[in-house]
Amino acid sequence: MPEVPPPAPTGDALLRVLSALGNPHRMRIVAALLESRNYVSALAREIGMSRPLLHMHLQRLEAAGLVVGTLELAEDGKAMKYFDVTPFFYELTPDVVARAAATLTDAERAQPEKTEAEKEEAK
Amino acid sequence: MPEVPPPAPTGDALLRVLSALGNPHRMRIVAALLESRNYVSALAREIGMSRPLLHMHLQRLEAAGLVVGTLELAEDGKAMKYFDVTPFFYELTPDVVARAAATLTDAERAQPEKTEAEKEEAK
DNA sequence: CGTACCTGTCAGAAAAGGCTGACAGGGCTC
DNA sequence: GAGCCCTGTCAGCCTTTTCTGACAGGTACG
Repeated sequence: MPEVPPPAPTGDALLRVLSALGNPHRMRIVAALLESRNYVSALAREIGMSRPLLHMHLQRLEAAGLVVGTLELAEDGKAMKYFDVTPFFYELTPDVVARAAATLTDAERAQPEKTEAEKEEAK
Repeated sequence: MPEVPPPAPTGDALLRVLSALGNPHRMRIVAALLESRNYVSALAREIGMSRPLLHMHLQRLEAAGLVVGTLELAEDGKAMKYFDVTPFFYELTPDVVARAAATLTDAERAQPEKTEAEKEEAK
């Protein structure tokens, strides 16, 4: 069997990824999380961003499947949400874009496509 | 010598590419142009979009270096701007994103970085 | 000269994204 | 209980992006 079948993301999925990554703050967040996983409050302090704002950005990244957050209990009982970068891989070429564009849901809102997180949860 | 050295786009360049492609209309425009090069007015009719709007989207795509427009004179003397998709190729992985994030210009506007088109023009 | 097609640009409306401050809940330690 | 740290959410503001309608210029044809 082939090791790596050519990835062909759906239009909506690719759109989520590109618009999520097409933002300087979110690029930096991915960079910071790649260096070391972290929880929301600490990360907010590290990169000098308000916590609600960071929360929003993380939501967007998670909806695109680029990071995953897991709620972990520390020894002292505090509930902390740690985020990790997923080992994502997308090839960006005219062909991939065209292929994806062909499968674009007309209006994102028309078919509230499940996010990666929701797909997991539904198992 | 290696055939393909690992591409490492600057933060600003990658940001332009991702935010340009992170839009359903622009994905469709790339798809349409890949199938057949076209000029602005005809393309606008083809994909059912107002001409000024399409003009704006094409500008964004060209600034990201994903398409190129060339002004060509038809036999009847009409000046028509034909657009072609460039054979772009970007790998999207956590590492590439992190590498790019490290070279992000703090504020895009602070250093009015030259667009791909302007670099060409400056030769 | 009027019409038809091409190009570009501009002001202003509409929609989407980004951002803040405040609130609410939880568990721990002193 | 008060204080501290963690989590999340909300209304509202501000900025950016998206989009329209109207205007400008150009060449060619009848």
